[in-house]
This record gives sequence, structure tokens and C-alpha cells, in this order.
Amino acid sequence: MIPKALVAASLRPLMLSILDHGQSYGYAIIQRIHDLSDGQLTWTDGTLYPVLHRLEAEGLIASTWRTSAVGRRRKYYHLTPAGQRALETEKRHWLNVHAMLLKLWGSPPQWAGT
Amino acid sequence: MIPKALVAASLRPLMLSILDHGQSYGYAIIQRIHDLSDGQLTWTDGTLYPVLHRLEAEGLIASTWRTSAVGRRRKYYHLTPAGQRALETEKRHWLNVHAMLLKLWGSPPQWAGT
DNA sequence: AAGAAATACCTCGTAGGCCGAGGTATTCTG
DNA sequence: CAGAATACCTCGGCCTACGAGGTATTTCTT
Repeated sequence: MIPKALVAASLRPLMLSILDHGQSYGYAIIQRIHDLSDGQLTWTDGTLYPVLHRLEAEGLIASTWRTSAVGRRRKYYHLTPAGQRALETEKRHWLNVHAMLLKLWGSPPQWAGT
Repeated sequence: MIPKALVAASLRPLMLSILDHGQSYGYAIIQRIHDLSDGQLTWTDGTLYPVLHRLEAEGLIASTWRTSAVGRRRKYYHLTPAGQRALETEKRHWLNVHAMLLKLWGSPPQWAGT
């Protein structure tokens, strides 16, 4: 199971990145995450909806209710321009930290006698 | 400034990775993080010490007080075998999530009319 | 056609953890 | 000797993931 803190840190970047590929709605996003991670990462709706609402309140995403002729009503979310910019920032931050880890993992640790 | 959640998520992997390169102590670790990130990431000691204590309580690191002939007393931490294994696990989790992001960032988003 | 299951949305409370603020002691500097 | 820097520690407030609990509609099963 992926640690809580890492789940928390990846929530926003993953969400924004998914919506960057086109609008989607709650349940479908949960599915997408599950697939992308090969079942390693599972979001519950108790996690998802508060995040969607928070991102919407921040103006990074926007929503429209849609009811297809057949099927059930869904709330579709899509990125706003501010959301696009936020995604770029999130990317930068993530890659920053990733670079730090790579530096540490790249050169082998010091052992006694070396 | 790197978002709080991302700082939180990278705390343990960074800490374990740093100590994997050899023993160190609080203030030096803070310096190391600052350098590694080119000043992007700064830990405060109010963040650092609780983490060190928690990791020690979990048996992932161990400490020894040391007072050099000249200079001040420092508490040196080093990885335990369990810490080594924990580092590998943290690495796996991180790379898992990183792979998800790369998948989303790799293929370009869908635009209208395509 | 009724009951169960799945889809789709929402909210609240708990619990866990970062980190600013505040504290002590020692060593170095001007 | 005063002030800064080094080096450690703790407490409390604030934020947030997510389990549990809730509503409504559609689809599947018998």
C-alpha cells in the first residue's frame, strides 16, 4: 500500500494531469487512477470529491452537470486556464524533488573500507 | 515554494536516502537537503527532529551521541538493516507514482478537433 | 416485477503529521 | 562579554485523507 503522505502529494498533480487529457467525472477518474497504477493506487470517493471541490473552489477546474439521453447524471470536470498553469507548477515541483532523489540514488552509498 | 504535501511525502525517502550514504546529524541533514535542492527545499528543525525520533522509534535508524575533542555534542544517526529495507520500499512506492505521472505527461493531451 | 447490485454523487469526524514558535545549552566571533 | 551561530528538543494549531454513513438513479438477476 502506497503511504498516505505520497498519496496526498500526488493527488493534485494526478488529478490535474488526468483532466488535462480531457474532461471526466468522479467515478471515471477513480477507475483511471486504478488502471494507471496497475492496481497499486486506489482512491476512494471520500478522498476524491473533497479534492474536486477544493480544486473547483480554487478555480483550477470547472464543472458541468450532464445527463445523457440514456444513462445517469454525471458531473464533468475540466481544466481552466489557471488549472493549466497550476499543472505546470506542480510538474516543476515534482520533478525538483524527483531530481533530488535521483541524485541520492544515482551515486552508490559509501561503504566501510572504500 | 514546494507544496506542503510534497514535502511531507519526500521526507522519509529523502531522510533514509541521505543516511544511506553514511551517518549524519540534524543540522547537517538540513544543510544537505538545502544543497541537494539548490535552495528549493528547506527543512526546519521543528520538522526534522520529530521525523528522526519517529524513524528511530520504528527501528529504521539508530543514534549515538558523539562529542569530538573540540566542537559540540551531536547526535549521529545511521540506517539499520530494517531501514535499508524500508528505503527500498519507499523507492518502489515513489517510482510507482512517478511512473503514473510520466504516463500522463508522456502522451500529449487530447485537443478539440483531433 | 421486485430485490440486489452497481453507478454516481455528497458530507462528517477522526486521526495523523508538518512546522512555527518557544525553549535550553554550548561554542565561536568581534 | 555580548551576540550570533550551532545543536538539540517540544508543544499546539491547522490541514487533510478517508472510513463510515447517506441519497438517488439505473442496471442486472431471478
